[in-house]
Parts: sequence; C-alpha cells; structure tokens
Amino acid sequence: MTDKTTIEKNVVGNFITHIIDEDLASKKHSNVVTRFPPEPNGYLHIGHAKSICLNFGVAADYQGICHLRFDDTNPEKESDEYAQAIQRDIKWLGFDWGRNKFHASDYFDHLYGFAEELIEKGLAFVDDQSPEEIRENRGDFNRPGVESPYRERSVEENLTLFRGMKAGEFADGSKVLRAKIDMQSGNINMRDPVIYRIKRMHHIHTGDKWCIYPMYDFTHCISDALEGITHSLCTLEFEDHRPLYDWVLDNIDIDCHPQQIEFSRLNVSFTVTSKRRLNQLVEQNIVDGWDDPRMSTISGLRRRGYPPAAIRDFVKQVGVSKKESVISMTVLEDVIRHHLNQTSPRVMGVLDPLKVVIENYPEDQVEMLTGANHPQDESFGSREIPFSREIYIEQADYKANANRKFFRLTEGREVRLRHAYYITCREAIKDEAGNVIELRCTYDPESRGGTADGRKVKGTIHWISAAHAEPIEVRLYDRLFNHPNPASMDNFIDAVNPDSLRILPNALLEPGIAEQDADVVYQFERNAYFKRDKTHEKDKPVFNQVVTMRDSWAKVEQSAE
RNA sequence: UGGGAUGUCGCCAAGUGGUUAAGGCACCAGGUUUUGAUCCUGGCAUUCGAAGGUUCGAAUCCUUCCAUCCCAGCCA
Repeated sequence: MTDKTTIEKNVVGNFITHIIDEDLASKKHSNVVTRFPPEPNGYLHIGHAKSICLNFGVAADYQGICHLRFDDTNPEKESDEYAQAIQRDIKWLGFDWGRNKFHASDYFDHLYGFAEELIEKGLAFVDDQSPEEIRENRGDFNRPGVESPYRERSVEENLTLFRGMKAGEFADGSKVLRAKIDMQSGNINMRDPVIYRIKRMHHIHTGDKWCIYPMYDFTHCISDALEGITHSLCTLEFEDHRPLYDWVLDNIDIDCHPQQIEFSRLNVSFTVTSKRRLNQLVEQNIVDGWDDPRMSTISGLRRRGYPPAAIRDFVKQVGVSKKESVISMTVLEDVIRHHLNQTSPRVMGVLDPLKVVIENYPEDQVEMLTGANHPQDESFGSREIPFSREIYIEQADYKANANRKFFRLTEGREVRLRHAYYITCREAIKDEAGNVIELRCTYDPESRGGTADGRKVKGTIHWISAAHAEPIEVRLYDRLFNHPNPASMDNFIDAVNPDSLRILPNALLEPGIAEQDADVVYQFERNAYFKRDKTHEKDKPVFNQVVTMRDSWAKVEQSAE
C-alpha cells in the first residue's frame, strides 16, 4: 500500500469488475476466464478494440486468461482471410491469447450431442414449417406466438428426423431443430428458437463434414461453458438473449454456467463502425480500402499511425458502462497526442513552401546546426541540420500588413528560425497575379543559439535549407464525416466530408529522415505528427498525418475575423 | 395494450443512505517556453430525467411519470 509497486490496471473499476470482485470474494470463482469471440466475417474496428481491451485487460488484471474464439457457426459469410486479419489486429493491439485459440466449430460434435439430449428430454423438436410459416407463427410484440403443428412429435420421431437432417436426407431449409420453450413469452427469443438449420455449405474449418449448423444462441453459451469461461462479456443488444443463454445451460448436462454480462458499445463521434457502412465506404470507393487512414478499422488506425498503446489508453479512459454513448473524437485525439508528444522525435517539415533568400548570408556557405530531437527528453539525442542562404519556410508564416498579434514574418519583423538565427523580413516578391513567391530577408550572425544583446523575439518558425530539402508527398486527414453521428442519418453517405483528404505533393522534409524507420511517428514541429504511408517508396516518399497538434493560434486568428 | 435496458456538467464517467457530487475531454482565464506545441495554475453541476414519498439525513430506498435505446434472421 505504501510502496510504489502498485501495478497499473488495464481496466479501471466498473460494474463488471465489481461483479468479478464479488464472485472472487464469495468464492463463486477462484479465477477469471474471459473470451473475445469474433465471427470471422469482416475486419475489426475501434468498437472491437473496446471488447478486446476489456476481455484481455480484465483477464490480465485478475491474473486470469482470455481466450480467442472464432464464432464460426455460419459458413455463409466466413473466411480464413478474415480470421487471419483478426489475429493480426489483436496482436497489433498488444494482446496475446497464447495457446487459447478456439473455434465454435471445434465443438460441433459436442453441440450435436447436446441437441440430441434436449430432444430426448422433450425440450427440442424438428419443425417442418417453412421459414415464412415460422416467422408468421412467431407472432409479434403485441401478439403471442402460435405453437408449431409439429411441436408434439415423439422423442423417437424427433431423434430420427434430426439424425436424418445430420445425414443429409433433407433439403436445405426444409427442416429445423427448435428448442421447446414458450410461444407466449414476451421475449421473442424464447418463442421456440431455432437452434439448428440445414445448410449445405463448405466450412472454413470443418470442410464438408456437416450440412447442419447450430445457431448462435445454442452455440455461444455451450462454447463458453466448455471452455470454462467465468464471465462472458458482450454488448447490450444481447440482453434479451441472456434468458436463452441460461435456459440452454440449465437444461443440458453440463457442469459450468458462465455469467453473461452486457456492456454498451463504443461509438466515436464523426465516425461509423458498422460492418455494413464500412463496407459501403469501401465498395463505393469513398475510401482507399479497409485500411484507409480515415477508416475506424483497426487496420485503418494502424496505417494512419495511431500507436496501439494510445488506443489502449483511449479505451481505458472511455470506461465501461451500460449507457449508450457517443464518445467525442477529441478524447481519442487527445490520447493520441499525449502519447505521441512523449514518443515522437521532432523534425522540421514544410508543408506549403515559401522561398526565403537571406541576402547577407554568403552564397556558397553551408553550416551544420544542431537540433535537439525532443525538447523535454534528452535521451532522444540531437541531429545536424544544414543551413544555407536559400531556405523554405511555411507560406502561413508570412503575412502582409500583419498586426501585433501575428508573431511571424511581415515586412520589418524579426523572428527566430528554429535551431538557427534571427531573420528580418525586408521585402516580399510577388508574381504578376500578386501572389507572394519569395521573401528577401537578412539575418543576424550574432543570434545563433541565442542573442548577443539579449533582445527577445516572439516568434520561432521552422525552415529547411533549399539545397538540402527532400521533396515528399504529405496526406492530411480530417474527419471522414461532417455529422457527429452519421449512423443516425437516413443516408450516412450524405455526411461524407469531401475534404477529408488533402494531398500536398510539394512538401519538404529535412534531409536524412524520409528513409529512416518506417514505424516511427515524427513530429513535424509546429505542424503535426506524421508517419510513412504503406505506399511510401524511396523515390516517392509519402507521409500520413497522424494527428494535428493543438493550435491555439487558429482560435485567435478565427476570433479576429 | 409485449419484453428487456438506460437516464449524474457540452461528451464520457466515479459515486452502492452521512463526501464541499472524483477524474478525463471540451471550454474559459493566467504563467513558463527557441514548437502560438508540451508543461503548470485557476475557473467550470447548491445538484444527480421529473414529481411525490420514506429518513435526523437521499444521486443512492419506495411510488408514479417522462425520455431514449434494443428485440419479431433458418445472422452473430
């Protein structure tokens, strides 16, 4: 208590950890086993990150384990490509299932056995009704269901029929196995739910062994129980399924009964996370594939340059509750910035170059100046930066007739060049159209690394020696949507931000950076954080903007207008 | 006129009958600064969806009401 060995938790205390605490205290459980159970039918997104961090995080916090289980009960939509991508994404997020990788399909034999057990107990029957009849007879919110005419078949007949289903004697869709529960139930999930259907389809794991496949509600609870899961965490929409989860386990011979606990999904403002919508963005070529840096997919976040540790911090900060919520994107950005501020080496990059000639600097001279790679952390070391008579600065760092609030260049004003000298703007050269194309400046040779006479200058701007600058392409990203909750719209495509990607083909980077480590996120000082894109090549360097820096000047400038 | 859930500051979220109702983001005001970044300081809910009630004492217990979300796949 008094020492500093307190280990930082992965998950902050919440209603789920309270339940676990109680279960441990009451000796209901002596350990914690959770699971992350994706269906391999799509790519993971930021919403899944919450579930992953919660399940793996809680397990780690309690010295327990977390299984990875592919919920592969519907071969129609599943592929191994997705399964591989899911594993890659979980690992990238920093979690490890060790040897505990399972598939619901591993249990198909067990599941089949439990289904026969229900039949033998008179708790399941083979129904010959068509899908339409079943739907019609299920009733609705205001109308109870009608029992199937096949509901009272004998155990023997049901067994024979179900074995026939398994043996491939019946056509797809011609028969199903249903649990016999309660057609009057207010909970529609309990109105004799279908638990097995006939579907002649190749399965990614079991191949063509089966032509009947168990439904989610029958499979999930049993899979949890077979694996000894203690707490089965899922999202809110499964609350109505919990009675069925419990019914199945209560009515078969199995000695484990995990507790299903539901929490709310993670939604982030100005993004979408539904598979359907993400897919639409890809299909309509609104984005550059599933890993487009603007996508909320894990692969998109990775390509964008978000550090996995920051995503974990984000999920942690967001918390866990049962309240439907939309987290502000600023929370995500803040966590990313906070992380990157501590871990990113600083570098100078000019996004929108403006040429500057320093008239009193010798024509052929090149000086190597030393720049610290991190202003607060000396362990980052320093680098040599070439300085010469012609340099590039940011267009935005010059303004004609600027007022006193503008700390950068305007005629007659002096600023500091980062890591270098003071320069004073003497003249702006314009083209015929009146655009400023070059600045003529003078420098103070005594001002290197400080000032001889102690005079202070308000502004410091970044620059790159013209002769040494490396041309790069820079991609700037803004929110993909202009609406805080695109999913709530009739057509979310209408909310797509047409300016979410801006390509700057003529950006410049200080030398010796572009070909360094592909995984490093750099801070282009006074601009933003950048990381090499996957399309980056030696002769065509491409950098993605990860996140901008906070910009209080933008606010000042805006309020002045 | 069905069933299941949720309502604490603009967005999240602690709180489990006795606290001046944590914290983060956002926002506002200052300070430091060779990044208008970072960092630091201060401000930001007499009130917990509403109304009643129980209690010496209620965000926490009870009642009623209101709002929002989920459910009618042989999807998960």
